[in-house]
Amino acid sequence: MDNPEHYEYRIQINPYLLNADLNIIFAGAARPEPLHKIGPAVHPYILIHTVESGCGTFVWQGKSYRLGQGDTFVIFPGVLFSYEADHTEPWSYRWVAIQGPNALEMLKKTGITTTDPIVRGADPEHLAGLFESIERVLEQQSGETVTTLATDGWFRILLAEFARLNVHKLRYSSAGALTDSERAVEQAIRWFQTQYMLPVSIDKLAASLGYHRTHFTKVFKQLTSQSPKQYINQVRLERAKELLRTNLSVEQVGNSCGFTDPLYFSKQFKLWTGESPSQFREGLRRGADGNAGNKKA
DNA sequence: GTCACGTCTGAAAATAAATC
DNA sequence: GATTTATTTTCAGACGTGAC
Repeated sequence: MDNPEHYEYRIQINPYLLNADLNIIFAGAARPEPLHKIGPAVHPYILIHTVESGCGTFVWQGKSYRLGQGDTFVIFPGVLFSYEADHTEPWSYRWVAIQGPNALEMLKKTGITTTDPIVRGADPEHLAGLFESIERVLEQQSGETVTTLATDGWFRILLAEFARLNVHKLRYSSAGALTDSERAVEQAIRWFQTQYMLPVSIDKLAASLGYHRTHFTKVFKQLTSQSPKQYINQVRLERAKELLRTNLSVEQVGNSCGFTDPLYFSKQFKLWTGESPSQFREGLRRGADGNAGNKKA
């Protein structure tokens, strides 16, 4: 597709627009002539540009941004903008337009907002590859499902790259960010949920996360309403209930859940469930037999 | 973050019940 | 009777919690 005042210009339109949370409307690339200007104007969609080479100026909410290779600027719907190619070294850029109820929120998560619509310092070749992948999918027109899934996938990788470049902003700007000690508790919970079969010392775990045992226990209980020991016991016993449905012996189930002593396992199981492991298993069998009997009847 | 103290955990030994 | 599995009791050390 030709476009005046451009050395090169191409655009791929998405023929399968859905009412999805996020829609890719079109994607393309251009190499305008020196001093080529768009705007002042507004768009009804979100338009993301990444500069592949050269430089230019983006004017947004009264502020002027000088942008070069690897920089990205984002135009939000309904907000006045303009941008202009440099007079000696005009830029070339790629773009993708999106819309949908989730689009703004997704951009915000990557650190792109109406007050900060710039991402700097990307590898231009890498980003160009992602834009090109979106273009190629749109060009192939392989049906609604393939096009939607593929463009969505490539676009999310693009967003991940923006988020990586904005990691310094995200680290300090998130209102709901976790404190260091809360993050330590989250790490401990993940450890409990995946390593429950291993012996655990709360003292060592707290030390490995950089906290004293008593302080760590306090924070853990504030967040989970359970002590670390109670929490891991709950994880272990829930896992034990699942394993008791198999043919493993009570001792094997206990070992698989982090109880090195089958006798202690039995005691704990009864404390939490009101039944010994064998009684619990017997209850499961009776239930299964009852169901089988009902099916026969 | 530390201390003191009461509580809980888990290993060991003894015992009981079930199965062959 | 031998073996396997589950339960109970005991106690040292680890843990949880309130006060500081």
